[in-house]
Amino acid sequence: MDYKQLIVDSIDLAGLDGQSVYDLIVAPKDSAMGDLCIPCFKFAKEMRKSPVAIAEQIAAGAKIGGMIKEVKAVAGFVNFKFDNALYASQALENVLKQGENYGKSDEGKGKTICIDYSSVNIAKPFHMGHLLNTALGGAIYRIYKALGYNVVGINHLGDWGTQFGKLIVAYKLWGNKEDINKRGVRALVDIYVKFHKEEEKDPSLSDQAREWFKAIEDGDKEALELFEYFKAITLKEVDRIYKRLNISFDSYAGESFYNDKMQPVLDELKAKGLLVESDGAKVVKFEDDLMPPCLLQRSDGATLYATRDMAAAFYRKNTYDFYKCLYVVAYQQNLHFQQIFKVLEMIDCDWDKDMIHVAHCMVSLESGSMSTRGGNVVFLEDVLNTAVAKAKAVIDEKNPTLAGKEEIAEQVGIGAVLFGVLYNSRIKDMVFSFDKVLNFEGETGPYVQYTYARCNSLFDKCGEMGNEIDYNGLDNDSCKAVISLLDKYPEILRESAKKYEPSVVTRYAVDLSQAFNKFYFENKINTEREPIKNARLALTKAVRQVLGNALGLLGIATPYKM
RNA sequence: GCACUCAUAGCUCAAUUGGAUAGAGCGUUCGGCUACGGACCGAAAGGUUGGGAGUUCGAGUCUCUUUGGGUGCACCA
Repeated sequence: MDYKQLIVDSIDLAGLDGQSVYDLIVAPKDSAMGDLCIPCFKFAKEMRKSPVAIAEQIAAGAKIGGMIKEVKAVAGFVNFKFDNALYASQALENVLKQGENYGKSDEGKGKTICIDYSSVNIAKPFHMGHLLNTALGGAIYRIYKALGYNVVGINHLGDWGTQFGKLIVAYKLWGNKEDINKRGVRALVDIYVKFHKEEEKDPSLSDQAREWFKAIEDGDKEALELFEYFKAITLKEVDRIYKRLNISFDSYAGESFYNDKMQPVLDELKAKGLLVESDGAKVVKFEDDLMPPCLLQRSDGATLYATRDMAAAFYRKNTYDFYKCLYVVAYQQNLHFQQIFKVLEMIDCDWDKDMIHVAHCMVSLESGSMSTRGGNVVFLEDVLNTAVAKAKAVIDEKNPTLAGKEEIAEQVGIGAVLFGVLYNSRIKDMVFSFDKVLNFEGETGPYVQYTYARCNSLFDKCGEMGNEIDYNGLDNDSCKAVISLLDKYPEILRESAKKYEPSVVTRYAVDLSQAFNKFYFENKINTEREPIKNARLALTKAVRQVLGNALGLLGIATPYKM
């Protein structure tokens, strides 16, 4: 239902353009003022009148009736109040009719979005920083899918580079296969950290590492076997985590995948005269030295990170013909992506504007920034397990007879962690602490899950809702707050997608939960008056539906009870 | 040094993209289950939106400036 259009149709435009009025209509800051309003300030010049006078004129000429129950001019705003019962009936029936499709649309039909996210590094720990990245990417993936886009999730594996030479040297010196099979990446990290310590004392280790990496490049059998072994160990562990986080990918084409796809890019840059020599290396320079040059080939002929990303960009364009290509990567890489995108612009491809770096913050520890080399990391699995254990303890305390405790603890614990990293806007730096992750009260995942379970519990008590519904049973402020939030959900999804900000959905889930819990305390739902009870159950059902839809987009489970 | 970015209540963060009295949670103090789940709800206290100037009907939001933090700046990824 397009209520903005309804308002435009109900007023005397007095020469104003209908569309521009339409675009201005928003919900007032304070819902007590009304359901929608027109701020009249922008018309002041055109109409040569004060906003206050314009608002009064519009309000005086507005037709009242049907949905529009009251129109009032206040300080340059025209506030419209809806008929609560009618609004409730329309909004709730809309949610219930569409069910799990409520909020979805087909606006992305025929368009493909590539999302590069998670992009794990082989033989490195999966820590809180990766979790943020992975959760963001996964949520954006689902949000775009809900809007009808064809989405391609790409895990651009960090499976190439000199660090694998280092790892082989470390493995041959101190590696213990039994230990690695048992402890996985942790064991690899241990010897990797040790390598960097020993390297300071014995610089010849660096040369050995370079040689071993060269051996990988040259296809040496032993080197490749070890490299594949490290990769298998890492992927096995990471897959286990992805399963728990409800994450999947359509492509695992990582850095090594582009080994044979870089030369054509270099050739094209050369042909266009963009690739120039500088100190023996090949670079692309930017006009007016806007940025440092983009280094694409080392003086020894080897390719670099940027070369791979250029090759990947072309490959993705050719393979998927994307509408947009998103890179969910921390803001550390700002310069890198600015350079890549600028080079694409200089090369005259007409899709450089479709490349978007969805930059997010860094996650640090109270003991400083995370570093694999320095050994200052918290493994994500430890965080997840701790959160699940806490959830289990809370259930044992509050709901000891609950069936299926283990599974529910998993859902609640992981939900808390995911919700926590998706709650703030992605650009704000985060300091990880167990205290924050283990908080299950207030603006948290468990709070929203609890609200969801509370809805279920109401149906257990009241039975299913009947057919006779009196929407006048929803005619008070707390009901209205819930209904206007429910009505807003599709717009929330669009906003979240447009901003590449899952936190818009996360915060909405909290807002809706708060509004519902207030409603719950102020209205008796299980009343003897059936039509009133049915109206309140309809609202409960709609809230449960929308909370479930929203949490689903975030990758968070909705246990029936908890 | 240059570029990017952040700064809002004691703490963690919002603010419909320039709109009405800047809002939540945590923490603190007080109150609430014979009404359906207290992982909840209500109330109170808490603000010169880092400082200064400007743009205009109107600025937390835009511009300039200044301070403080983070990140990046050529053969790592």
